[in-house]
Amino acid sequence: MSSTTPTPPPPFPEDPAGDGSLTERRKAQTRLHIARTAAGLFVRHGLRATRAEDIAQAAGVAPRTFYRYFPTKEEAIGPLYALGARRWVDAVRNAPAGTPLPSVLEEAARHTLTPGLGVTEESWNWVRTLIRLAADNPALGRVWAEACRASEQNLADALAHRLNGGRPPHPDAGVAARTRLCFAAAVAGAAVRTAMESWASGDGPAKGPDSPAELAATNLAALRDFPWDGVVGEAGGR
Amino acid sequence: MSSTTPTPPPPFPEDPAGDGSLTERRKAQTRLHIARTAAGLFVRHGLRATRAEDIAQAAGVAPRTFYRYFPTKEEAIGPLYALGARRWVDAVRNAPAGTPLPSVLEEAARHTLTPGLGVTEESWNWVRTLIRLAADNPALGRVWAEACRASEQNLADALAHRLNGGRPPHPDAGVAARTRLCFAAAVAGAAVRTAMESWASGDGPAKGPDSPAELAATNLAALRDFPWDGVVGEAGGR
DNA sequence: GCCCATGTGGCACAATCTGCCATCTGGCGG
DNA sequence: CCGCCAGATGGCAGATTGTGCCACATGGGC
Repeated sequence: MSSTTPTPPPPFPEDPAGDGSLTERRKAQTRLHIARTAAGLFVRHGLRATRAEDIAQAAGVAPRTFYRYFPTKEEAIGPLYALGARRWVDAVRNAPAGTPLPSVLEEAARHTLTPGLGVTEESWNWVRTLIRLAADNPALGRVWAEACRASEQNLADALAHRLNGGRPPHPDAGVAARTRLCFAAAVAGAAVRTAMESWASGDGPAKGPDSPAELAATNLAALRDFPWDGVVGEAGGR
Repeated sequence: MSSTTPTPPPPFPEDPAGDGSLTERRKAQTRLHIARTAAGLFVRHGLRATRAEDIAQAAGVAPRTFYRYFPTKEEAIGPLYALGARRWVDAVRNAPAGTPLPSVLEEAARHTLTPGLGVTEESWNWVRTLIRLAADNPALGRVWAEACRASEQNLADALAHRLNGGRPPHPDAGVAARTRLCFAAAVAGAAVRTAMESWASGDGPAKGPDSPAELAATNLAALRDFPWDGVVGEAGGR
């Protein structure tokens, strides 16, 4: 558990001290520790030049253990991609009931994407670096895509939770209703995702009119007439 | 070039006889041939039990050649995922100018997703099988996600082409405008993607009210108030 | 304190990729 | 038609990746 390489500050210094037993938390910590280590190595030496064994050694675990946490070395940075998405979805899920959904989505996005609120301003440099890494490297791009996809699923659950009134999505609510729900989640997720990607591909600051938060808000504003409630209205199938 | 395994009809019998030189077309054919072979093996024996060498042998090429076409064995079915998406985007791009965008998107979706129009009805069984494969297997899921992502990019180009009047997207049109364009493409892409995924996850037929075409149309209908033109209206940046 | 469930390390080995060079083929100018 | 070249393919060696298996350590419950 020794970070022997202080040169680049580990991305996402926040420790989302997980829930669950002591052992569970240790595992989550190790997982995140490996992820940060891998990210640092990928950024400094490139993906190609970084072997799985290097990551394991730098993180202070055995190669065999590394492969117990991640199926491939590329996957190692997955948890970092998932962190931000998780924060946003949690903000959506925990927003006060009764608030109209568009407001919930926008406020959650602002809360999650504004530097200083939970994520250090400096960390945003790391966020940009990591997203660019995904944009430049096909293998890492797939990891990013997968993370976005997973968070869409989480968001779908959260939306169902809100719109349905606390119940997880009906197991058999009809194909049409499920489609509608997934589509709503995909649309909302795309608003934030494209905002992040666009911001990361440029050189603009994390604050100001071209910040991720503003871009996401603009995207969400374009959805002001989206029939979110249709998800529930159609529930029950055709 | 011998299909020695007639048991499962190769998915996507359509040959999108590519453009380009003779050599280019041969390569594209080989690529698709390997992809179909790989899909057949994955379906019959599972991903795990299928080695890259097996795919190469079944496709009639050397293992070394296989790896010249695909970086990993999972990627081998990527072209099949890309085929359908390409058809849809092409339909959008080639729709008659002047037609309102929502109509273009819906008609393109219906044209692409309705069995019998270009894709054999039986082929839809393969489509479902392949998408389920992606849903069940993380590694293949990433390939699917990547394919969707790539087609979003193509769709963004097509949209820019339509909305902008034949010009590829401005290289420096401002972050906000680029975000808006990518977001529009992501939203439209999500409509079709979630329709496909929902249909594939169920047991319903490829025709009827729960068909991919109808589901996609319903999704697109939910976007009837989406400000597609904002993409152009905002062009020029902040 | 004992014990079991579980995380971890180490080893061996199958499988995945990649660099390099030889060979073959299709397209082109002479 | 012939020779030539660019590029595709095949074969081989070897680094790297990924996994099964077993032994050890830890830590939570009795």
